[in-house]
Amino acid sequence: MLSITEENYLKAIFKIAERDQSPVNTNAVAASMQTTAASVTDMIKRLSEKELLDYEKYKGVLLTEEGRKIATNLIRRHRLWEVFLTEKLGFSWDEVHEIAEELEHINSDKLIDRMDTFLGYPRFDPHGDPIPDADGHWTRRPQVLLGTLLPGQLGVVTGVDDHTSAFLQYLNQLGLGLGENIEVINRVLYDNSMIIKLKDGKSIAVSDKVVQHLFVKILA
Amino acid sequence: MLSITEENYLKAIFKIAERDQSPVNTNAVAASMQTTAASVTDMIKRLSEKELLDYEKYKGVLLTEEGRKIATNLIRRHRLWEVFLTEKLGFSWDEVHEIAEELEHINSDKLIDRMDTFLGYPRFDPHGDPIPDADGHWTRRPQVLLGTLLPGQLGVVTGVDDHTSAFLQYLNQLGLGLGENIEVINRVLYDNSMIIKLKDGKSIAVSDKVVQHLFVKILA
DNA sequence: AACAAAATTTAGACTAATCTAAAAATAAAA
DNA sequence: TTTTATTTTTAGATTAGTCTAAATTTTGTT
Repeated sequence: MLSITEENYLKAIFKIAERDQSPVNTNAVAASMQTTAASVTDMIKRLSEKELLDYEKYKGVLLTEEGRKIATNLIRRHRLWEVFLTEKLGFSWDEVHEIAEELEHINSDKLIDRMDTFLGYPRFDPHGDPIPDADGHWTRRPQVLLGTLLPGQLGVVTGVDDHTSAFLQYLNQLGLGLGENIEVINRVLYDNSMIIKLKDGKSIAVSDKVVQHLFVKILA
Repeated sequence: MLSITEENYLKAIFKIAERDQSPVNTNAVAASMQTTAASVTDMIKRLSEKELLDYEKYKGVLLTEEGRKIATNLIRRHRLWEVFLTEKLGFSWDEVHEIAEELEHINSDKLIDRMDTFLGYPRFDPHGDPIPDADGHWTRRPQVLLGTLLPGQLGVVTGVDDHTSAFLQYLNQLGLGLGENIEVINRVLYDNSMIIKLKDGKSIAVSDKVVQHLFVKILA
């Protein structure tokens, strides 16, 4: 049985390993967990002791098969809860992260598998992130950053690369939710922003920062 | 912000005060929390410090208004989650307690109020226990132990006084779920058991222990 | 290769929650 | 009303998770 803190470390290490290189270094974990390198070293030792991490002094850590399994399950729980909160309880995508962060630690596979069934086996969460199935398998789909599209190209919004509520709320304002169809009109050289047309026919300008954090699937 | 442990102490003290006398003594809390009297004294001091308990050395504890509010809210959360688990996820009444015991500590009033709405504002949980509303008000209803009924009387099962899964599973076997209509045929003097008729016409014998732990509403 | 900078680990201390064992206070009984 | 039994509290230790500061190792740069 793992503590909530131990679970959070595994999840953090999993996400860093996915994003950056592997092995994962101590400082990266410290930054992600908002704690000190000394605390991370302590915890890494404890988790290695439990054979959830492969650890060699000064060399960083790798998740073991078991560690990866636990981290994957945590992500599954987190994202299924997010679907529940939005689909069933009417929360918006910028409100669900914190609550799911608590709910993911409720320890019952039966609960989460029934939730999966109840929700109709969703393969993506409200931010477009994939939800691993009960066996830990991920659904992949093609998507690129909006910033890579050229004028004239059509796309549909499939995800975000920044999960802060500030960004999500801003997207709400712009009318850029998941599934929104867009067409790139042109790129403004001055500030690297982009002019895109939404399905309601309106054209809007989106900043460079936004186009670097919004995923779309290219339609044409 | 309270720890899960602190919340559990408040809930335990609330339940003991409701069941037994008040002020609540240290040993009663220790037994209910499955810990030692020494640990209870420590925690009582901490909770008094936070003005959630009124405490006088050697004299036991009372909940303050704020303490009672928190305990009531925890019970509300617990029971609403139990309704969710049975009604929406298909759990049976003997499986939900442990999971709800974890879920009740998820700290979001918005979550629980939306859950209340989603479930249609249920006033009783799957065991027949009342669910306080958002303002902390309880629904009362008349019910007595099955053991108090006399031959010929009709009743409907409304609750249990023993929440162990062993008891609940046994009731499942007997066909004695909430809402079940029964008629008392007679009382067996030999072992104090009771013969009752169910709505399917079958008569069954229920032990003294069962009739002392099952609540019914008298119909006639 | 030598030195400086960065990253990591160790050492030692702190808090929350727990425990056992002993002391103190209260309640019950002779 | 003493004595005994029970309940409660204190004292001191333990564990998980954290911290700061110092020591060590690795990496990067002349």
